[in-house]
Amino acid sequence: MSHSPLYLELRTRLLALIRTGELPAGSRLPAERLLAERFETTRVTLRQALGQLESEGCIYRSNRRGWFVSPARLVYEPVRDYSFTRYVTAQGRVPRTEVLGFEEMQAEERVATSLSLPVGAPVYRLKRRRYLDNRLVLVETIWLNARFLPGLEKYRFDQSLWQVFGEVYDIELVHKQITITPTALIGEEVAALEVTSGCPGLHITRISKTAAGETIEYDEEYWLHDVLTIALSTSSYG
Amino acid sequence: MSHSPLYLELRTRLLALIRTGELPAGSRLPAERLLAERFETTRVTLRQALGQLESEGCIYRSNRRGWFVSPARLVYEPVRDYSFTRYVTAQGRVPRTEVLGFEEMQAEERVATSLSLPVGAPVYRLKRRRYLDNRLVLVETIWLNARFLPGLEKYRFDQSLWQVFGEVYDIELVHKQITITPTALIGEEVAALEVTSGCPGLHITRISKTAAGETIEYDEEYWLHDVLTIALSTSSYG
DNA sequence: CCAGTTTATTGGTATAGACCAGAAATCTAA
DNA sequence: TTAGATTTCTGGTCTATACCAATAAACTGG
Repeated sequence: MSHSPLYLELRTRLLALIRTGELPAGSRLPAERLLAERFETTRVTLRQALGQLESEGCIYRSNRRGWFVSPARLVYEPVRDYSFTRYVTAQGRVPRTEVLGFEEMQAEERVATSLSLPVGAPVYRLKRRRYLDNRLVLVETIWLNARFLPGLEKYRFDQSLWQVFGEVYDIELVHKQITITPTALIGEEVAALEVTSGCPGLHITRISKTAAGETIEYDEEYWLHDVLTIALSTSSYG
Repeated sequence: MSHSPLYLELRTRLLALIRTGELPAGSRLPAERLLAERFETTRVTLRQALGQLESEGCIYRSNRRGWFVSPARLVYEPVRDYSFTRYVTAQGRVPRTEVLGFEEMQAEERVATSLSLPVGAPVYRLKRRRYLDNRLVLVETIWLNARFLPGLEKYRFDQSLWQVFGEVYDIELVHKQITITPTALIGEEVAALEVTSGCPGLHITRISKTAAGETIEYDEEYWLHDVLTIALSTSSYG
């Protein structure tokens, strides 16, 4: 029986502090140097334990401000949920949306393919960041087929897009193709989410179509990995 | 403009070796000490770069044997796919299943709840490991409502369970409730998957029912995170 | 030729210390 | 009182080194 490595012991002791409520959800952990001293180890080893808990989704870091205890995960049902604001509110949490940019442009290849358009076709691009209980958890880029949404720039984008589709354009999106890939956040997304490079994340893409099969929306989302649990409930008859 | 940290530069250089085909999918990376020397840095910093690529799912490690380039991700469609063997084969990959144990037992609380049974009801428990192109990628525990599957112990478990359900018991599972949670692998799962603790993973649970609403199966799967992309294609009218 | 033992190699864990850069708190002068 | 400068605190990055444990390769005796 080989004994457990020190950093896993530290992980267990830290987790105990969280489970007992000594460090409640959302609270800040003591400084790394303090913890290292208290546990009689070095910062390097302590950080290994912290990284472990981060990977598990128990704690997260806010850029140079410290480590925090992760709150309960949000349940996301991609098949059913279409409004971030709505399903966040329904779970007793507080959503917030920040618009980073909106512009009309020409579809590049990847976007064109996803929207079933020729390269260079007119599309809108909307970039947003979303907060959960004031924590930045998601950055998304949405490309829209401009042909179906004339004058879209007149509307507000800090609320549900799908609501605008329905109320203004009488468009209902009933078909979705979704992919979910666990990965690490790098580059642009790191900057937008204000996290450290390599932070574990989820890459979710969504293509949405009308009942007639017209592709309206292509969405790319990058989530912090500890925020979500994905739930699906399906029936298949074949 | 602040310059990029060294470990991210190393990450980029390593990634270049992979992208150019100098290190093809499945191949082993040079030893850490060699790479550290070649890049004129220390093992500590080099390992930071390797950890980065591991989080992204570009490379993986095999216990004390070295680092390897991750092959392309497997596409898993939980709504449609029911046989690991089948969807792996369909994607031109080679599946393998290893049975770790099968026994009849009494349902503990979590299992009982999931199977809509009283605590202590008779259930079967099946533990399996699954390989993708000879790489161990998944460990699963399946609990089954014994009442619907008398004499199940007589059958082979290294193939599709659902096939047995259909052919022997005339049971077709059409309703599924699935949850997907990105996390890190620890404890039991680490041992079963022969990885290092804290290795990023996916926790997938599935509850399957017949058309009549009888809950037959409760499944808990732990996947290595770099193996999968999850795909969903849904239509909702309402 | 083979099975068992030894050795070398590899990643895994851990220490000790240094400096940097961003964020927050404090201080200071208008 | 407040806007701006300064200091302090925090995590982020990096070096250099050491030893451990599992694996794989080499060796050795039957």
